[in-house]
Amino acid sequence: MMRKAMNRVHQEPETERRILCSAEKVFYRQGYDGARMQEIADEAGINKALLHYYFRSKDRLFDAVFSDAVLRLVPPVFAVMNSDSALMDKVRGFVDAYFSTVSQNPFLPGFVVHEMHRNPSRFSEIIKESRLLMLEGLQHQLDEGAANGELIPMQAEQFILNLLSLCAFPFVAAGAMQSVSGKNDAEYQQLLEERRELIPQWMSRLVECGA
Amino acid sequence: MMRKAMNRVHQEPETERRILCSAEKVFYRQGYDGARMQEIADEAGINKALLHYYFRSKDRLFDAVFSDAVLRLVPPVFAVMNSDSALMDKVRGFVDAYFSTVSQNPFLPGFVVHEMHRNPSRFSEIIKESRLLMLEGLQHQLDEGAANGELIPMQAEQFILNLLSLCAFPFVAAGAMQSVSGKNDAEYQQLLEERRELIPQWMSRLVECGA
DNA sequence: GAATAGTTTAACTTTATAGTTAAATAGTGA
DNA sequence: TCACTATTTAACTATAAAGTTAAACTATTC
Repeated sequence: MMRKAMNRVHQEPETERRILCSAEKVFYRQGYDGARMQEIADEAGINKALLHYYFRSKDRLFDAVFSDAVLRLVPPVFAVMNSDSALMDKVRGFVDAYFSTVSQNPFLPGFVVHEMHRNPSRFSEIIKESRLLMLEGLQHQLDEGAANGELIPMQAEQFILNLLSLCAFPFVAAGAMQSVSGKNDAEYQQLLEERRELIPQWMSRLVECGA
Repeated sequence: MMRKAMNRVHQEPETERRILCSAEKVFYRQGYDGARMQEIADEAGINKALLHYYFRSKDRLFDAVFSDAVLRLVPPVFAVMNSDSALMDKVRGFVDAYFSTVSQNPFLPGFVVHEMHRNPSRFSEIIKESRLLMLEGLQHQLDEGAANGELIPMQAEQFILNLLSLCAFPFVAAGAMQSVSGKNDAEYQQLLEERRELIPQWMSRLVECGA
């Protein structure tokens, strides 16, 4: 019992964390199907036996990584969207939160998108409650703004879709987009960084009447 | 020699096309790593032996499917963008061309994005010439509009990135976005269809000063 | 009716990968 | 010192998938 508590033995105290980081790297880049347990072990500087000693199977290891990914991506974003800020403050908060997370983990959005495609049911439960709250609040703000003549009428779903598209797609499709834009890695990253400031401006032009 | 010419024998005259369609279905949904040759054979109603008789290996079959995918997606889009239309006519043309192709093949964008992520060099050659042409022309129109005071200043790369994001992301991330939006398949498709009209309006709000 | 291209069948080889096992080693705390 | 946990090693099994092969069958064409 008590597989591994604070009384740590031998060297390598946080091997589990090392494994998770390595698994993350490999799964993020190659996806579940493309990832190899051996590669994860190599990346962590350990052997397969120890990998299975900590995580019984590829599936369990993947689940751990995927949950981490979703929890890293979703809550900060929902926290902002479910706050009672003004619409454009929410947008700025969202973009900031999103870029802070994703700039550190540029493959995270593509990973989540691809794995959700393989198994769409994956995180619907995780976000079910937050979702309704967010959409209702958002729709209310949009309707109110439209009634005032300050905003053009828009469905909350389309608003969110636009915001997420502008933020996430350039990361998700970085491979393809670098080809299209003809930029090298550094130049493309620069392009992305500029969007952190630009997207909020664009979103306000999208919906505000007098902007 | 002359592996298979117009003098066709037996039934099944366009078996090769049937195989390509089946391979497309499977590769689009599951990606290279997730696809199984047996599944492709089953989908085509044939056996593995015949699959290898037509396409020597999984790689060759995949290459055929990927090339088809890129050629289906890219040229109509570049044709519009390289025309000498006004900026907003280009946008409308692009969105029309894109949605016409992609509504028939909703998994196409995700497939291309994911496979470009695995091997980014893949189609850079295919589009190299068209790309420069497109970006130059676009930047010229944007600069001209900005000089007139009709448009806000914007880099052509950001403009393209925005247009592609708004068009492609809702398809690429359909699995995740249905969770976020809480829509079922039909409702989500409806949401997508509405964007065909909305995106050109949004793009003009994005860049036009008096809009 | 013989030659040929397309197709099937089913068994086969090869390879890659997940996962297992057992034995040895080494530090830790009781 | 003993029991315990973490770790390594290396060989192992099991399985799934890619790819091969040979033999037979089937229309079609010449």
